[in-house]
Formats: sequence, structure tokens, C-alpha cells
Amino acid sequence: MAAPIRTPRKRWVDEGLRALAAGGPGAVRIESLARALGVSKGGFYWHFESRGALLDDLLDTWERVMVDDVIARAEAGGGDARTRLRRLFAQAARAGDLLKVDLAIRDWARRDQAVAERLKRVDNRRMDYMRSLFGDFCRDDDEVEARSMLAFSVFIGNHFVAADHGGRSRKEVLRLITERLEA
Amino acid sequence: MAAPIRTPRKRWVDEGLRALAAGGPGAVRIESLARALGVSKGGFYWHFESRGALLDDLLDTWERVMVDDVIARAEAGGGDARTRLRRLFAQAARAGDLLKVDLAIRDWARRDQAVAERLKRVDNRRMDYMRSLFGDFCRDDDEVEARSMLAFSVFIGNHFVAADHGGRSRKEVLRLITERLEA
Amino acid sequence: MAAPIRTPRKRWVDEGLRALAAGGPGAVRIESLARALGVSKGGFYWHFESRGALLDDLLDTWERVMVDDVIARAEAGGGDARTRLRRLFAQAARAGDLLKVDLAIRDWARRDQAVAERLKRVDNRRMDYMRSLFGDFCRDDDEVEARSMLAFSVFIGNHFVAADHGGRSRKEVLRLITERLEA
Amino acid sequence: MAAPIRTPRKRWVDEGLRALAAGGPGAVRIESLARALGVSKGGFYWHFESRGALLDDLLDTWERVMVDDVIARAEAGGGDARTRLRRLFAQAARAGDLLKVDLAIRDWARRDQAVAERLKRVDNRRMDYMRSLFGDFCRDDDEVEARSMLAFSVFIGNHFVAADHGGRSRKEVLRLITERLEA
DNA sequence: CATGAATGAGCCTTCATTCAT
DNA sequence: AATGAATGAAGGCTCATTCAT
Repeated sequence: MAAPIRTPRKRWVDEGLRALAAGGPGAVRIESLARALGVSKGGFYWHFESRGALLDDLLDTWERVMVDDVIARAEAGGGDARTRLRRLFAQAARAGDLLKVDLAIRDWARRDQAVAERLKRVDNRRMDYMRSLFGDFCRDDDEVEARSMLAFSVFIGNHFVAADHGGRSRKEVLRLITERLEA
Repeated sequence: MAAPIRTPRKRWVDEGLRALAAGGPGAVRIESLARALGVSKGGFYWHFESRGALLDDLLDTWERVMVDDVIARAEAGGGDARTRLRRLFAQAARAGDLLKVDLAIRDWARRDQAVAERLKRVDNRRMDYMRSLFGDFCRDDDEVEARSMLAFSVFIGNHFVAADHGGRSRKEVLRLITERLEA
Repeated sequence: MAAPIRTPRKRWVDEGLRALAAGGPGAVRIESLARALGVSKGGFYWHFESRGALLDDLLDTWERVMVDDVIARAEAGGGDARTRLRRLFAQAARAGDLLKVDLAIRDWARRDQAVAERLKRVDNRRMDYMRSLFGDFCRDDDEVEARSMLAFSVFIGNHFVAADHGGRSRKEVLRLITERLEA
Repeated sequence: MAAPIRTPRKRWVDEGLRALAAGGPGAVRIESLARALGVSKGGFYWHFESRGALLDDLLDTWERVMVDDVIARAEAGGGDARTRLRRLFAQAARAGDLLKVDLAIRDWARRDQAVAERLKRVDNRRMDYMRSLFGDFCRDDDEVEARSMLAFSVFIGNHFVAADHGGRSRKEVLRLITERLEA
């Protein structure tokens, strides 16, 4: 019978993602993670070389889940390009905590070169996937690029915009925008 | 004869904005501001009750400059709605450091309720102004709301998106999007 | 009236030397120095960049006092070479705490390249001075070198040797050795 | 059938001696020994009660090898006192790692009473042996004591002296000193 | 014998804040 | 208005030690 792993690496990563989502990289403090996990901070160093190693792991996880998995799920189930696009947007809306991680990482990238490079790699993959979908029903290259960038910017940017929309909900406004995009 | 004020409140605010732009609220450290200003940090407390008071001042300044001034400049010079819209976007592109402050505050708002409320107030004013301009040449309310939100989200969101655009520059892609918006 | 410096840099250095003498570089801990001085450890960083900076200061002080001052005092008062030699040896015996620092640094040098280089510089200066004195009444170069090295090695080495001497005291045995050297 | 002992006590002791030689008692860390041995530190506590127990073992080993064995080898092969003395000095020069252990222990003894007592016991035995050899060709008791202490101090002390010797090597200078001693 | 995991004390360092001058 | 000095609370990291398997 294997030894009981009280706090496997994954729990530290999960808690780290929660902290990153809620407060940015500065909030990923070993002491507070340990407190949240109910263990002593010393144990952290059994699983990780340093705080930096955890931060790296956080980025790895985010990249895997937010890109690989999201694209895989958009593809799963088939359908035409519009169907896949709709699935892609739908997932984005349901992403929950991981979306908050994504937003936090975007701000982080503005001050950290290494994170910025990772983000560029990730965003290029997402944009490529969107281009392939829009390209399926738009002939014009400019049109494809404009729609892809617009969709991506709105998907991300709307979370950084705090405005109300009168009688409409944010969700409704986003649907208005999305409809125009898929036309 | 009173001694000349060596480091008036404004200098602390300016340096604070620089720090906020470059590293977010966590980077607004009294010690590093003092070092940058070439004075000792003790003087800070003559002007400000605490670090929090400076942070409040930073938000005040941002609100005044980024909303009042930007709208005033878009209005100055007259012209029709499209002309003013174009002036509004042009300014956004030239905002420089203040834009970085704006982006930093948007991330900050995600974790601080008070900042979030301020941001909502500010964004609502910006959105109202945009709605009034788009409303000048769009009859449909949905159309106006979609374009306003889309323009705002892209204006902000594009800075949080790291993707390349093949042969095009970011600026060119943004122009493609803007052209469709003004149509 | 100048502000009262509660714990000037020098007090930290003195306490650091005491710790170094008593327990080697590993015992130079900021927390224990602070406790010994009755202040909080945070204050240390007002005077020093880091622990390393204190250690450097400790080496600087040792070099200045143990070489410059010792040679100056051996020279002061004049007399022939034998007189100066005797004054040099006499001082060594009275060096007290600084001698313990000297011994600690010698062990330290065995594991730290930078310290080793400093020690070489310092020892070369001491040896040069001794050579000049022995050279005054010994014609043979080999004789001068042998006596200088022997004197230095015994002066240092005897503190690392724990043996008893039967009815004699260590002091008496050292006198026996010294007499033969000055012959 | 019993499992083969992967890391017998002796391997921990050997690795401990290496660490002691290289960095003093402070460098004898269970974690780094375990890493060097390629095992986990948990196993250490099967062999030793605590870190202190290993340190004791290290001292035991040093005492046995550095005194008993050295004297035994100096005696082996016979010859007159001068021959044995020469063999004693020759061995000292070849002691290698164990010599470094010896030097480390001497510094250690300056801060640890128990180690100091052990060292005194050991050094007294070495001195006694040297006295017996010098006594064989020197009639004067003072002469014997001076030569013994001088030889011992130089043998140890020269490793704590960092000076250069102009055109001569350290080895040559030591030979000059030794020749005078055996005269 | 040995591993995996965890604890807890201790250390270095940073920083907001305070206070006397 | 501003400095020099200090405090105290964190936070990152190391390491001897413990314990279940």
C-alpha cells in the first residue's frame, strides 16, 4: 500500500491557480497557500524547487487546459465552422476560474518578459484556430483577420470593461456582437 | 520666508502613476518612489496619510485625465460624429503612459471592490459618450450598443492580446476593425 | 542637535567581530546580533545592504587593524630590528579578540575563494615586514625566509595546537622558540 | 535472506568526513550527505541517533586514523629517531583529505568545549611521540620541548598561512625549516 | 533499510509605518 | 518638509527531525 500523499503537487497547483485568479501572481504566496491547504509551508518545498517553479507549473497548466483542451472540445462533436465557433465561444463563457487565471496572466505578461513570450505563443495558437474557422466562410483575408482579432479582443476585453448596458445584460450585448461576427 | 517645497504632492502622484503603469498597484511602493524622487520616504507621510491615500489620489488623477480630458479633446474642434469618433480612437492610440495606467487599473479592479466601482463609473461615462456618437448615424439601438461595446472592448482588449498577425501590423488590423465600425 | 544614532554602523561591526571571533562566519547572524544589541533586526538593513556587506566590513576592519595598525605600532618607538621584532611578537600576544577574528578568518579562507585572496594579500604584507626585520641581522636569504615563515606559522599555529607542556606554560614554550629565532 | 545494506554506517561517516574537510562542521548537513550518497535522508536515522551522533563518529574516526595509524606507520620500518621523524613529517605532507579534517577540527575546537578536550588528548599524544624522538638526540629538555612544539605548530600553522615565498615554493620553505629542526 | 511527506524553527530580506529632530 | 533610524509583520527558503509505510 502506497504512502498516503497528504498534499500532492496537484493540490498546491490548484490552490495556486485559485490565488492567481483571485489576486494575480503577487497573491501566490506559499504561506497563504499552505494555510488554505491546512499544511505547513515547509512542505511546499518537498514538491517544488521554489516559488518560481510553482509559478511555472501554473503557467503550464493554464496553457494545457486553456488551449489544448479548449480547442479539443471545440473540435469534438464535429459540425461546420460556424458550429465549432459557437462551441468555442460557449466554452469561453463557461471557463469559470480558469478564465480568471487567463485574465490575470494577461496583466502579468505586461511586466514579465518570459510570461509575455508564453502568452504570445498561446495566443497565436488560439488565433490560428479562429482564423481557420472564419476562413471557412469568409473569402477575404482582411475580413478573416479582422473578425478573428475582433472576436478575441472582445472575448478578453469585455472582462476588463466595467460598463453597464442599460436594460440589457452583458450576455445579451455579447450575443449581439457575436451574431454580427458569424454573419 | 517659507522653505520651498522640494517634493510637492504632485511629484509623488506622478511617480506613483509611473509605478502603477509599469507594475500595477503592487509596484507602488513608497520606498521605491522615494528612491526615484531622490528623497527619503519619511517625507511621503507629510503629504499622505498612508499608502492607501496615495493610491486613492492615483485613481482620482486617472479618472480626471482619462475621462474628462479625453472627452473634452475629442469634442474640441467640432465636426460630425464620425470625425469625433475618429479623434477619440486616435487619442486612445496616443495615450501612452496613461493608457498603461488604465490597463493596470482594469486588472486591479478585478480584485478590489472599491476600484471596481470607480471603474464602472468611469466606463459608463465613456460608453455613454460613445453611444451618443454611434447613435448619430445608427438608428438601431442594438446596433449602437453592439458597436459601442465592441469598440471599447477592442480598444482595451487588444492590449491584453499578444497574438501576431502574419504580414500585418497590429495597427493595420485595428484599422480594419475600425473601418467596419464606422461604416 | 544631531539625531541620536541609536545603533551606529560601528556597533554592528563590533558585535559582528565578536560573533565572528566566537563562532566563525556562520555565527554572524543578523538576528542574534540584533538581539545582542537590543534592537530589532530590521534596523540592520538601514546600515547595511545585506549580510554580505557586513561580512565585507568585518574583513575590512580586520585588515586595517591587524596589519596596518600592528605594523605601525611595531615601528613606533624605533629601535633596532630585534627590538621591533620583539614588539611585533608582544603585540600578537596581546591582540585579544582581534586575534580570534584572525584565526576564524584563516579557517574561513579555506572554503571561500574571495576570503582566501584577501588573506593572501594580508599575509604577504606581514611576511614582507618580517623579512625586512630578520634581514637586518641575517645575511642568508634562506635563513631569513625560514625564520619569517617559522615565526609566522608558530604565531598562528600555536593557537590551533591544544597540547600541554608538562611543567611549562604555553607562554614559556613560546619564549623558548622565540629566543632561538632572535639569536 | 537479509536485504543487502545499501548504505552502511561507514559510507555516511566517509561522506561526513569529506564534508567536514571541505566546509567545517557546519557543512556536515544530513541533506547534502544524503544527496551525495544518492539516498534519502530518512535512512540516516537508522544508523544515527541524530546529527550529533554522526559528528561524534567523525571525531572518533579522525582520532583513530590520525594518531594511532600515523604513529604506527612512523614506527613501522624501524630506523633511528631522525629516520622516524622524517617518516612522520613525510606522512603529514601526504595526509590529504584527513589533514583537511584535522584542520577543520582545530578550528571547531575553538568554539566547542567537548571538541577542544578531544583535541587536547590527541595533540598530547602526538607531542609525546615527538618529544620521545627529539629526546633521542637532544639532551636539553628545553630544546626538546621547543623543537617539538615548533615542528607541530609549523606543520599545522603553515596551512593557515596564505603567504607566498617569492621564488620558493611552500614545500621548499618547509624543507628549510625541517632541516634546521633535525640538525 | 529506505522513501515520501511533513513539521517547525530559524534565517535573510522587504516594506509600510512611526518618531524624534 | 524632510531625514535618519528603528519597528514589526510578512514572506521566501533551509534544514534537522519525525513518522507511516
